[in-house]
Amino acid sequence: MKATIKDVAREAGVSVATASNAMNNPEIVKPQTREAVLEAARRLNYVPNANGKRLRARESRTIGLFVNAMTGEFYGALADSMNQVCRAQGYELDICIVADIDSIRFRLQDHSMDGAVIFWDAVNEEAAAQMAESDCPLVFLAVNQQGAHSSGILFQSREHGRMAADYLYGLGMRRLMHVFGIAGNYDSEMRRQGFLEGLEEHGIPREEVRILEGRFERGYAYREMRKYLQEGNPLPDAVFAANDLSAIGCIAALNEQGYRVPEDISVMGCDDISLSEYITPALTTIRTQFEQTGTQAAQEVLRLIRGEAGRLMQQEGMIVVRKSCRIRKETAG
Amino acid sequence: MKATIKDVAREAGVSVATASNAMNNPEIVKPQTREAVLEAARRLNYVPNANGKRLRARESRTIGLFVNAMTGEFYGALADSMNQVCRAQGYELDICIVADIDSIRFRLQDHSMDGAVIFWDAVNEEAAAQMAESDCPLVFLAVNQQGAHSSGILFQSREHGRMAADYLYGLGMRRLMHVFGIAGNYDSEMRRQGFLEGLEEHGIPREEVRILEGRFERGYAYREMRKYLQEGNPLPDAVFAANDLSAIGCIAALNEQGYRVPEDISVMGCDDISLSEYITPALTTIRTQFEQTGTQAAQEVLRLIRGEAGRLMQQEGMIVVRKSCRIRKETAG
DNA sequence: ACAAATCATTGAAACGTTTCGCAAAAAAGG
DNA sequence: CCTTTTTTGCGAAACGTTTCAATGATTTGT
Repeated sequence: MKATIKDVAREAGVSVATASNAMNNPEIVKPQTREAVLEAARRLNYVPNANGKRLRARESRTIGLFVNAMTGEFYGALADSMNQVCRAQGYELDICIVADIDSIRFRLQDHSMDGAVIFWDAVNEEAAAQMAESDCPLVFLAVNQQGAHSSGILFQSREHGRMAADYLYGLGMRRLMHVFGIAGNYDSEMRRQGFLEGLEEHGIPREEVRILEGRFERGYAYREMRKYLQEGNPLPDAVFAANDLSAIGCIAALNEQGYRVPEDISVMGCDDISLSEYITPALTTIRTQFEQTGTQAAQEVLRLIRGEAGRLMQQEGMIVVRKSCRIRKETAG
Repeated sequence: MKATIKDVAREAGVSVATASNAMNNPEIVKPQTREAVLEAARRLNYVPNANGKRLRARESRTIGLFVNAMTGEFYGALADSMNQVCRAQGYELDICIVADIDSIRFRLQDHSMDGAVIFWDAVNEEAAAQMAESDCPLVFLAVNQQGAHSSGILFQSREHGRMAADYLYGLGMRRLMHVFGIAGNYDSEMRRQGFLEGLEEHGIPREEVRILEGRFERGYAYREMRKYLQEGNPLPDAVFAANDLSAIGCIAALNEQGYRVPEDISVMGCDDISLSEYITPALTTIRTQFEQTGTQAAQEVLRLIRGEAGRLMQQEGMIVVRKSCRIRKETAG
């Protein structure tokens, strides 16, 4: 039915070995025969069987990306940017949406990929270290891991928290609130910690910073903020939310209770999802540069495949100033 | 280094054939020996080589998804929902972001997938028909194609346009505007056509419907609408935009020129991206039900793999009523 | 013109599986 | 206790490649 390399060889009147060489090691076969082989392949519509090829060659020229899901802006950007790098280097990108950690372990060992990038919620330092023992080159996103064949790329979440603290303090904010993400989540914890540390350096003790739960969700943050306001608690000068979605939830609650952003209170997010640009007021936030992360991760895994040693890397962020934060005259220096 | 089935067989004191059977055809091997094999496999951390397996078994239990890119809400939802169905049926989902149509053709023939869903801009009916000649089961999204091993799933874009026309007419709108998408794009053309047809059935001739270019982009629609208003053209009763993004652009331009939505003018979108719920006013739009499409597509490709015949399917839409359209008293029946 | 060196091609083995047909062993029937 | 049937396990072939070592053909050097 479907043409194999044998058929091509027969059609071109050469041995299988020569046919293979004509296609994969063009330089060692006489131009004339090579052309004959290629022509035969074309005529027969030959497409090499990927499984035979990978089995024998002991490499798949595929790199994997393991994620929990693809819904959400980050994932698409990550995948697209990784794909671009991989393609340019002659690799396929194989995106695996995976529900349990064991299937990651399994797939890493079944020889279907030469290396992988792992961005998976429940992969912590311990799990990562264990996975890294396989000889498959691995890049972990948001995990502190570094080994012979494994690298980690950390989002500077603590640093992001600090940036927010500095920025808001610089605008004259003194009574701060933080909308927390998810307990145990690395980025969550780091953002909070960095924010509190940054404020402490400006002389604001962490006990004075009000913490609300947000769970990274718009709705949850909205409800928590509404409850907070309805209970008659004091309005802070500014809010730093653990992500844009919860910042947007806060703004909705604030507006609903008659407060204006940024006139009465400033709100700052984190992530810079595309939505943030379009809401009113446009959200001031910290951009985590998704595409750049993908590019970096792909390049890193290719580097590991080349045999270079693993390392720990950082992914920088930057403040994107829009309309949701405004200087506070009374206190600003 | 890495354990193969031979090692497992030796460790368990059985032949390779038995080892294989113990794992894949448990019923034909004595419980006692089966347990021994499984135990040996566990001890050696055995993971079957996917390439050997697929080569011999002549199936990969993998289904492919070919797309132009993963950025954009639709793709994530599509991938996640497909993944869920595939997983439940014991298949892997292999997402391929692909830059040229020939690599689709290639991948379809290299035996790395048992079937595929194709949602790729430049795959038109002609290209689809050609691809369908391969014996790989194929489901095309937004392409009119049906064959022995191939199905098409059409978005009811014309129907969506009609729904918008009916809805807006029912609210009392008589002077309508349509913000067009991209010329040549199937959904674009169909939405416009359906919208105009629908209005005609209500006695509004298509010449009276003002058409603006929107290119599916927020910024482009914004500029076109601004220009339109600044030139002193009459304000329509309602706008139906080809997608939510351009609807949002229109609203921004309208607000900027001092018009209120929906008090002065109604605006309706199409797609129901998540953003639409959060802007003010929350956008009335037509939901195209991304997840459902993915589920349907995955089920269909599995159906084709089972050997059933291809067919043509429709993907329904529904109006999501929010705040951006309001009844118009003067004319409403 | 002959040996040496280079070039082009090839047969066969190997990659890790599954599966077919057969043999051995066990169970059942008389 | 012998035959028949059923159960269990095995050897070997096959899937489609790549690649190694070897062979034969051609060119080079003297």
